[in-house]
Amino acid sequence: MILNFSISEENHIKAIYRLQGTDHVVTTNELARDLHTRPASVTDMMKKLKAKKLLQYQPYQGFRLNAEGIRVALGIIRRHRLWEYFLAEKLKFNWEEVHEVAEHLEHVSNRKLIDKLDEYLGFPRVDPHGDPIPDQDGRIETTRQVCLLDLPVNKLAVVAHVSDQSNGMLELLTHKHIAIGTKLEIKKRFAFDHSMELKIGRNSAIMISEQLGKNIFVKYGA
Amino acid sequence: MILNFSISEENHIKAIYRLQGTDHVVTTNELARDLHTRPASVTDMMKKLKAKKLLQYQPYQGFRLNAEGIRVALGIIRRHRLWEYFLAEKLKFNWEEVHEVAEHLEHVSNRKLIDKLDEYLGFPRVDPHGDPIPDQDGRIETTRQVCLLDLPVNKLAVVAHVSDQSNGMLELLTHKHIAIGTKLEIKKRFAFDHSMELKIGRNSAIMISEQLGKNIFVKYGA
DNA sequence: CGATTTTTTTAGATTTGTCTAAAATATTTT
DNA sequence: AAAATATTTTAGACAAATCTAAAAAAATCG
Repeated sequence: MILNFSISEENHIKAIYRLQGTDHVVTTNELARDLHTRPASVTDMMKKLKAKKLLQYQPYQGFRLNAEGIRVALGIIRRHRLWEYFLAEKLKFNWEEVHEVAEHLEHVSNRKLIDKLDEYLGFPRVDPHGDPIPDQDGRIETTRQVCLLDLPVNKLAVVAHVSDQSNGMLELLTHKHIAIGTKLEIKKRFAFDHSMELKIGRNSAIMISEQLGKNIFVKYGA
Repeated sequence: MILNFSISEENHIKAIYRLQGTDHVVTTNELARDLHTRPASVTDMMKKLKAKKLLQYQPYQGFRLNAEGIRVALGIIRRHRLWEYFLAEKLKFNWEEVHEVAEHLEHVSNRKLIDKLDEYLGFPRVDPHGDPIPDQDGRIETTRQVCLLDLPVNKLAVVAHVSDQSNGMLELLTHKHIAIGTKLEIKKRFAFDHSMELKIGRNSAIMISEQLGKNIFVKYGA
């Protein structure tokens, strides 16, 4: 059975999913802080979501989504990330702008729309932030975030974080066309100086030093 | 100044725009029927929209959008029709399915999103139903609906209605790849039997008889 | 024209989602 | 373990958007 949830309910479900991770029990204050709302409002919503059988919740004991709640959360995340991909890839939004717009588009929950969008985009596996996109059945790849130095060869990954934000670093990254969201693959490692040859996007092969690689963190499917 | 309106407010504004046309004063019952709501609810909303200076309204006297209300309405219609175009053209939705999905997408009112979508789609002038799409500044072409026999030569038009729904007619239309939403242009008229040569979409030239043309109605920019 | 019917508005209730303030419970500290 | 502190829940209020039922106004009809 397919139920519809309000925008507010969906935002709560999504936030709990993110906060609970694999084993964390989410608390009222945590969720209130995350959603810029008040603890009393969270309690109200938790009662409602419990009544809708989406989560486990006993007063004062925190809460976790159950299997059904997770299924719903993955549906929302699927919509969000597909729209992010669309905005970045097709409409040429910047990486930093897509999230906010997708926050609104994700609540249009028409199954056929999303499946056709997925097909149109070529069934992308990750969004522009490098986070995996759940498939039609809610299956999602687990991703790992690692230092570029630890990325296996020939594994497609997405730049997710840069630890050194100095001018020199940014200049080098710009020159090499590496930014947050850039897709890359290590083609070869050289033992002598630990430098690496990368393939960036669909195009060029470039070399980067151990020093640079040390400061780049990427996400990839596990 | 750019204000945001609730989904319900937007639906009311859009419906009034459609119902008022060029000179009609919209009544409470009319709007209630159109929106599947109750007259009392309409009265409440009209008070609110009047307070927001979007329409003229005196109790018992009906209402019409003022210039600002029309501006807002055209913004909503722009979003709606661009999404319809996207759904039909890019996601390959059927002509009849796009309206319902666009009803939801139209309420995501991010200016940059809509302008970039417009650009991505190539600044289409009409939606899949043949209705004109307002531009960034709210300018909208007036469209005329005429019998195909009365369409000027070399004027791009969209099939909007077919008066004869018999099997024979539909078979012929299918064979000639003409359906609601098909874009066409008359390239040549033959005085002898009043038959016409059409260009369909980007492709082929086809011939149609006076008898067939008589039953096809199209929309085009005036 | 006055009575009847229709339309519109008002009054008051309901639901959803939020809030503040106070009470209840849990946790931490001494 | 008792006191102090922090967290969470309850109680009650409020705004938005809707509804029903009744009152008010306008339109129609005999």
